[in-house]
Amino acid sequence: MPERAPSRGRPRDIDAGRRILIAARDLLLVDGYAALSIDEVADQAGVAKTTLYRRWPTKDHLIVAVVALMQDDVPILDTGDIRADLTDYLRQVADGLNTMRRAGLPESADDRSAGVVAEIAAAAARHADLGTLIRAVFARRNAMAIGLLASAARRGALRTDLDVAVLFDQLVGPLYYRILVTGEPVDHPYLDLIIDGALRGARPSHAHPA
Amino acid sequence: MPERAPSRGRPRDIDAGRRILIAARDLLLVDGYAALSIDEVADQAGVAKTTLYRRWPTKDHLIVAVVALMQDDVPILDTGDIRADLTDYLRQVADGLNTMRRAGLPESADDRSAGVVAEIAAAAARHADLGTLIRAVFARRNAMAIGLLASAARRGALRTDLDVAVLFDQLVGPLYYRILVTGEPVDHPYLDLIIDGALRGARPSHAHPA
Amino acid sequence: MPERAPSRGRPRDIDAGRRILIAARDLLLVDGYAALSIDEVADQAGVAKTTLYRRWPTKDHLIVAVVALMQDDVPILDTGDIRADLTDYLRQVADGLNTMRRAGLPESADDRSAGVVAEIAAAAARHADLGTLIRAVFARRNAMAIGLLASAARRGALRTDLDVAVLFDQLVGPLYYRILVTGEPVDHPYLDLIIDGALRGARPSHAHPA
Amino acid sequence: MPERAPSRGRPRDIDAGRRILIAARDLLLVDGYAALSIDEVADQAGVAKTTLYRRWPTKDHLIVAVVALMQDDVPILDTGDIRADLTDYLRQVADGLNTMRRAGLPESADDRSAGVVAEIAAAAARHADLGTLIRAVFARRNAMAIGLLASAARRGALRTDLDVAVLFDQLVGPLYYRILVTGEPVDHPYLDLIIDGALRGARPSHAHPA
DNA sequence: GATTAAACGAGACGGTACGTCGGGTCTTATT
DNA sequence: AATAAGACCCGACGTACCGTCTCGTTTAATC
Repeated sequence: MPERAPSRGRPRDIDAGRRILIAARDLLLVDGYAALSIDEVADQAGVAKTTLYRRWPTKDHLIVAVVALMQDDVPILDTGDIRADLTDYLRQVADGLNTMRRAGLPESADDRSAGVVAEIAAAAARHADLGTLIRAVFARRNAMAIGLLASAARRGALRTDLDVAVLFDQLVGPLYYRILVTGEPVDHPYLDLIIDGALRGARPSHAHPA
Repeated sequence: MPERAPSRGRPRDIDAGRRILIAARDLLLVDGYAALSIDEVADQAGVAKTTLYRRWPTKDHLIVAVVALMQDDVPILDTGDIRADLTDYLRQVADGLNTMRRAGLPESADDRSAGVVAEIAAAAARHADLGTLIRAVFARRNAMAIGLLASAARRGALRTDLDVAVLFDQLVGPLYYRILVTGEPVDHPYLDLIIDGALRGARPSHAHPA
Repeated sequence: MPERAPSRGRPRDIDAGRRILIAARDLLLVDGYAALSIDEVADQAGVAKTTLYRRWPTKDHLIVAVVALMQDDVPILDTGDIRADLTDYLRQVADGLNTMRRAGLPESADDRSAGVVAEIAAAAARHADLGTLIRAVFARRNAMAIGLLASAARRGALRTDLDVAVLFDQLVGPLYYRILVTGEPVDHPYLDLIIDGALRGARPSHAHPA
Repeated sequence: MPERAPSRGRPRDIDAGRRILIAARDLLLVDGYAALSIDEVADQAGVAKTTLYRRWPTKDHLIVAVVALMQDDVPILDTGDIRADLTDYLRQVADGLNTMRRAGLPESADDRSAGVVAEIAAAAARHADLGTLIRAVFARRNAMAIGLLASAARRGALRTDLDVAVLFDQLVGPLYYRILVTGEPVDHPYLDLIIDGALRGARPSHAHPA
């Protein structure tokens, strides 16, 4: 186990990091990516810029941290009803994406911009470490969803002739594709279609062998 | 229709635009997005910044133009063998994405960055007009691919109980998802898996009713 | 003669430089060296920071330019009365120094600080080019004063057994010494003492041979 | 008188102050003023910044302390030969100044920067207490030199019609002037000229009345 | 051929934000 | 109570790049 290094010097202000993240998230969601400046975040958080930079060496790092924070606490249930569980999961994913997509925009309902989502992707693309980091975040969350599929496959609720990882990509991929590329809406009806498409050929979800 | 104003004054240098695009593309592919500054592009193209801005009002516009240029001439064939045609199409898409993903990087084969792809998405997200523009480019190309699916469906080579647009999303979405989000490789084996997944349940592609 | 290079590109705004210098001088004399920030100067001058930095690459460079500006237009007269002329000259020098010494200070009459004078010296010490520059400014002005002494020497109004350059140092050196080192006042009585000391042994200034 | 509080707690590390001064001096003389940051000094001295600030409240205070340290032990002799004594004294002053002027510079013999000397003056100008302090140091040393002149005057080795304080300024002032302002060298020949200038009109130093 | 209108090269300009540096203060645990 | 360590606040610095502007110069089309 890792030996906890003896605390030397003044310890970091645990609250400062929290306040920074909150300020950044608020600015991001309210005013959008462009409006988010480091100085402003530091101001809002009541923190010196140096304190911020000590934790996140770059604006991109900060942004990604904010997003990672927003990915937490997404509970995934395995009720045995694979279709219901998937619907639930995809709705959570879509909600998160839609929230970020619309960050900083008024009420213009017809907007098709990828908004903050694209900026995050770009940020991760610019820094290798951020890529690894955010992929880890996603991997952790995805692992649970993939587990869902795997368990469904085990009980025969899915066709067994396919890789659950690929199946997962085909469930989630279209959402990102629409958000980031085509700009088409990602709403509940669309999610149902996606699930239909992915599960087709599967036996009925509630199939309990007699 | 817009009356073409009678040509007065010095005509635009037809070659300038071309040289700008080339310079931009080279910088983008060789040195990566970060190295591409407007001043640098103008320099490389041997052109004044004014000349550049007269054609593209924004750096983002220029970038998107470069990418649109790279999307040209993707022939799509309908041989009747839907699996083969899809494979062909997806490989072209994947090749384009992989090229952009690796722009500006040496030979570090293990790179998982989304590279330029993400920057394009971000650029499109920042300007509504660019979004529309690039979506039009994609739509045009996609229309052909969707036509492929539709004709296959008509001849019964696909299950008819699903929307070909959704099916298309499930074919292409995963590619973008991997490129932009998970960073996983998008290679030929993966494409085969995707196609398998999407076509499963379909009758054999060459199914000729006895 | 130097061929005037053909003007290419937008010419520099002659007024901008002037406004910057004025703003800098005002800030310097009113608020003192510490209060003078580049951002503030640019603001006051109604100019972008880049415009300022295009002219003076460093805060130190700007400050020195300000001082050089203040050294202009110091008329030196040669009336034939060497004592009177010297008095006049030294008073001008002393006035300039005393003004800079007191820059940014209220009315605390007992102040002995070298104030801005020392900061200038330090700035010149930090950058070789500034040293050369400011020495050139001083040399130009000093040349006139030394000319004064030389002409007096020629007409026999001074002892001829000494180097006028050294004599000059002994006139001016004490002023700087007091300002920069001992902090003692440099007022009119002191100037008279200095001149007395330097001219002692000389024949009466108005000595016109019969 | 201030009651010395009974010693409680850990006593001050007597060596720390010494190590700090040495580190500061070394940095100053070797790398120049710019390279001297408080953090660096503390590092080099193997001391925490708190320890340093407990002794000197400001970087400027530390610098001045370093210089004061270097001014120690300048013996002044009164041999009765005023010219010889003055020469000796001025050489010591000049040596000190030249050492500081060249601090942090390689072997570029043609350098005319005032170097650290100007920084000291600036430091003293920024803090009233430092001004007083350093003036006291100088005053103590100068008093001896002025005593030299006074005793020479008493024995009639100097003209009596002038203030020895002013005479002193005219001896020392030029050195500082050259160092801080004109950048000209302050070498032995120059010192001789200065002394000649100041003593001219005086009777020969060894003049023993017949 | 003179005029004219727009494109062009060059580079200054306004503006905004970034990330860095250094000074000096504070908070822990340790001595 | 001093120390080591290092986090913290603050303020300014100099840089980078964007997109605009202002010159003087060139290039056709028009008069």
